[in-house]
Amino acid sequence: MKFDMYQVERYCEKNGVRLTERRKQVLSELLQSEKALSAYELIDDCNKTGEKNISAMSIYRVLDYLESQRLIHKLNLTNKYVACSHIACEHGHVTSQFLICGGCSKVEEVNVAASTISALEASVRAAGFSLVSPHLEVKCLCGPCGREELNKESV
Amino acid sequence: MKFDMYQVERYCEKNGVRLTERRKQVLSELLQSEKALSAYELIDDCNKTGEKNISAMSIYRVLDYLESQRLIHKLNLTNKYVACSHIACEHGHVTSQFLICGGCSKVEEVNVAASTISALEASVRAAGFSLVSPHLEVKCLCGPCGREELNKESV
DNA sequence: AATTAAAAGTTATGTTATAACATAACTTTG
DNA sequence: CAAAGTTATGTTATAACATAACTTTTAATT
Repeated sequence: MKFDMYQVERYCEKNGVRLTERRKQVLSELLQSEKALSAYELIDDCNKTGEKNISAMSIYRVLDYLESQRLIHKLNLTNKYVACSHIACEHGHVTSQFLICGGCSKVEEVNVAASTISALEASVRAAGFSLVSPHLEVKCLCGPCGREELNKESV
Repeated sequence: MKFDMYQVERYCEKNGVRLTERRKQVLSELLQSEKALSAYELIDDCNKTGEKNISAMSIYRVLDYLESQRLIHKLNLTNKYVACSHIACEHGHVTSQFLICGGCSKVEEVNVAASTISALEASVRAAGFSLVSPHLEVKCLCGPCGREELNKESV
């Protein structure tokens, strides 16, 4: 787990993020998960641990809010959600590259070198576009899943 | 339009790509479109121009095939599809960066500098992952939509 | 013409996401 | 504290995106 809820709650207090019960519940599930979770996986998880069931609508609202506060990221490659790995870091949020394992959904969030970002930005400007939200996702295989793939092929 | 169907058909003949009527129909719609199209937009377009209606299932099958032959790309940011802008180019396919306008869905496909790609690859390896399919998508605003946005804010 | 494999048709269903409206809970202010 | 305002949540319905499973058609090969 990247951070525990205690750290996160302190961070939210300081930064005026209103963490209600529902929001805490969803964020906590994401923080505990090694892999990215879909909205409906989150529903199931919340309904297992919580007392009162949560609806799809509520999940999506909570996810929207958490994303607007930059506490989580939506991965468009897989339509899944992960807790930001930099919650409660002093430095601000930077452009991240998400390595998404196609096998097991494990996600690694790595920072991208400033020079790489500026190269990408330059190509955006050169095309007459302006950047809205820079975050990169690439489809990968993690170590274990990569080795499994090799075994399959060699059979 | 990037290429016309004549060029594409010659390319497919040479490369053993089986372009059936349905596949031609869908690819042709994508080639004619300035913007990315969703599967269901493609259904509507095909049903307007063609004689016989096409089902969602067929569209997805055709999209899968065209993607496997690297003739089109799926944009995960928006769940839409675009014709590859390099069909029929001599050089092989390279890593592309897709600039996706959040306003009007216009898409620009630009090549990424080799140095940028290797920087991104390096971070993948450093994390113990292996790359599966490198293609980058960034959410942008095109010129016109960007200016519109400015106007809104200044009101 | 018979065989067969690939493609397309068809129907049903699964998955992801949002709209629209009602209610609850908390906050301000008179 | 009551009334009004605001934010969050509950509830129901439906839109949008995608695939499974099975059947029929097409086209290529014997």
